[in-house]
Amino acid sequence: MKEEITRHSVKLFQQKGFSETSIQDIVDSVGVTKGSFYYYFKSKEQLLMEIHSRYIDDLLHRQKKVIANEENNQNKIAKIIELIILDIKTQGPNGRIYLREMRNLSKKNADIIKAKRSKFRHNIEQVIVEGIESGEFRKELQPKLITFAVLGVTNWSYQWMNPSGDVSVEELAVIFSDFVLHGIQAKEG
Amino acid sequence: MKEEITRHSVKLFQQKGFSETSIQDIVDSVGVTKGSFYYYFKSKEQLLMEIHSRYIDDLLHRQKKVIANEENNQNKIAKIIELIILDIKTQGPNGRIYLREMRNLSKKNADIIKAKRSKFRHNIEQVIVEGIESGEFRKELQPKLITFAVLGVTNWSYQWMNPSGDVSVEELAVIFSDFVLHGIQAKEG
Amino acid sequence: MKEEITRHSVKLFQQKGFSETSIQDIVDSVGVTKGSFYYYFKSKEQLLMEIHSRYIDDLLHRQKKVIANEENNQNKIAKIIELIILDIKTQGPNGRIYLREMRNLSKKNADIIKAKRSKFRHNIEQVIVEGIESGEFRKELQPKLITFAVLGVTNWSYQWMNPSGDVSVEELAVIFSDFVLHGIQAKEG
Amino acid sequence: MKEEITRHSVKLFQQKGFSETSIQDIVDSVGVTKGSFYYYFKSKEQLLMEIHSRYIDDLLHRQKKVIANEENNQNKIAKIIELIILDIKTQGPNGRIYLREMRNLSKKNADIIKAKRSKFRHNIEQVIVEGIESGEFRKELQPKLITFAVLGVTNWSYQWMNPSGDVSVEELAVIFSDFVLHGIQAKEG
DNA sequence: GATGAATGAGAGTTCATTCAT
DNA sequence: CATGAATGAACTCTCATTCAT
Repeated sequence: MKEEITRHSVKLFQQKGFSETSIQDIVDSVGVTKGSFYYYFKSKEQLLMEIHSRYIDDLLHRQKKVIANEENNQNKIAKIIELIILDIKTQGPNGRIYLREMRNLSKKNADIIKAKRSKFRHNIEQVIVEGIESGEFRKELQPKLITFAVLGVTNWSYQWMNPSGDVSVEELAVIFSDFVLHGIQAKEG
Repeated sequence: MKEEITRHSVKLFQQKGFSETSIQDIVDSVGVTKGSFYYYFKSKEQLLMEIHSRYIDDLLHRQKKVIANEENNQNKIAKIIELIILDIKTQGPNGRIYLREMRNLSKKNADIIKAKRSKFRHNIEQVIVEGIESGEFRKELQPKLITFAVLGVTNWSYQWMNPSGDVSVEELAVIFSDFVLHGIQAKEG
Repeated sequence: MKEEITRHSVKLFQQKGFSETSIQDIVDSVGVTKGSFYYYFKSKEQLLMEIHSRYIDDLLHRQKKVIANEENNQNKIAKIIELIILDIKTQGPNGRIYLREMRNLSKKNADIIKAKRSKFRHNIEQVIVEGIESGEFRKELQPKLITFAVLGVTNWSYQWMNPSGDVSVEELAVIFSDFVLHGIQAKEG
Repeated sequence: MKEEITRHSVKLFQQKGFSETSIQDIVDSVGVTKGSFYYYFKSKEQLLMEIHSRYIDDLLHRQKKVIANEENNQNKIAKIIELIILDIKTQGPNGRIYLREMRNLSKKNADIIKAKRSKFRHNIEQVIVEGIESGEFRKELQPKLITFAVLGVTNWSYQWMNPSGDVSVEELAVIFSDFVLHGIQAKEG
């Protein structure tokens, strides 16, 4: 039931926004009563926090695996981009909430999520640092800013990308990896 | 007075979000009463619509000038990126509202804004198309998707960029132009 | 278990008030679940009724003994005052609920308790009547009103008296008996 | 209107209790809507606080005058008792709320009211101290405890006294003054 | 005996909006 | 132009109570 409520909430938050979705909307959608909602969740914010936590925890976990498994830094970057882009199809609504609705977390909860987001960002930054050291990427790059550029490319996709449109997530991942790698690779030969 | 109300609203919407900001918050901030607000604005949504309209109209106007004045497509791209990034300093709050708060427009108004946003996007796409034709940019690029990538890089900056931090908007514009152009330029020689 | 629930309830009702204490508060305090509560009590009101009933039944029982055992009416008054005041130490919370939370009984139950309270009051009144007849107390006293005065002195003590403060309940009982008896005794010879 | 709301609230709080009276009850009684209530009061607690404040401020003010105007301490005591008892007729509901509903004030507000209540009590205590010194009252009395006894007599009257019953407030004031003064006066001659 | 999930009514509060003055 | 009183709908959340297991 908790799962059920969460599922419907994610869908509604994504469509209408967190503040614009009422508890009534949620329970009507699930087909239960308000009392039930508050049996499972202490507050509306707690529900939002759970959505955020799950999402970023899962992302961090998979990012870790990718970084551990890929051999060179170019591939690591490509795989991280792929990770985020392929998720649009399976995790789209979750991702959109994750990217838009942090304002509605309490300071305490927001801090927890922010720390994890930073971790995710620093992991990418680290790959770029190592890619520069290994000669894969251009020496003059500023890893921190490039990381923000990469995240801009991937995260913004959650705003416009339609996985059932004429470009598939798989194709998009390749195209964006290509764009990013051209942007940062050192000249060959 | 209308200007005054708009100014305070922009600041508040950016800090707390549109739904989370009450008319009371706005009029308290300005130092007038609710009656006054409704003398100048038909509704809260109309205020939001005006903020959106102004912002995108101004952006389109300046984009047009840039495209007209720059000679080659590389410079056009660089100048458009600069346009968006430099704005973070002067138009940050407006920009953030523009990027986040479209959900709260009525369908009718949202459609108007969406059309203008598309125009802005198509103008960039057109530059890329022409850059490919002129040989400046790589033949295999998909202009539409590259446009989304570029907008991702610039728009996402409104989320994290602090114009009074250790990287200035001017530096960031150069760094991001460089990144994007490396990503799309045809191999020389 | 029923005893256990009642004990914890009395403590909570006294601290926060009947309406302000939820069934959840009670069962959390006891360490059981709501289902259990409703196994032992038909309703929250029934619990309150039992607390009231026990308290006044016990009081009436002990008042009866005191009146039967004491020889003169002065001693009867003194012993009744002692009875109520000493209880602050052992029955404080029960007493406070008894004095404050009658509003939350249904009419039917309230009537039952009111009848018993009246009985308690009339018993005191009767002692005063007999004391006047015997010449112990002043002729001009109005027994009914004096009874209310005595009850005011004793009952109000439940509001402010701290049995572990610098006056003990034993001392207070003596002081208040003295005050009351001076107030009603006939001038001696 | 604020006055109107307060008046109806006092009546309802007295009848049903603060927690048991809903904002809906209040506005239905006045004939306005909930919005109006919150136009005049920040919260339900603020309304309660205003009722408490007014009541104790008025009481303190009048107590001060009585103490200043009466010549001997016996009269001061008698007049203070009269003050409280006569109020049952005109201020009954206010008084009952004052005596019963302090639990529902926030700690901050409760502290303010408690301080004023203590002032009222200390003023009586002071009269007793001076009466002992002047020889009017018995030497062995403990002023603090006697004060509580006197307040018990008067305050408890708010619970049972019916000003339109067969004893008038004026008569009761005389009877209770007489009872109290007999209780504390030094033996004459 | 005891649990835990579920209910439904109602609580206090907020808020965009209206309108007579 | 501007105010301030008033509305009514909706909001988040609480709670006594029920009942299948």
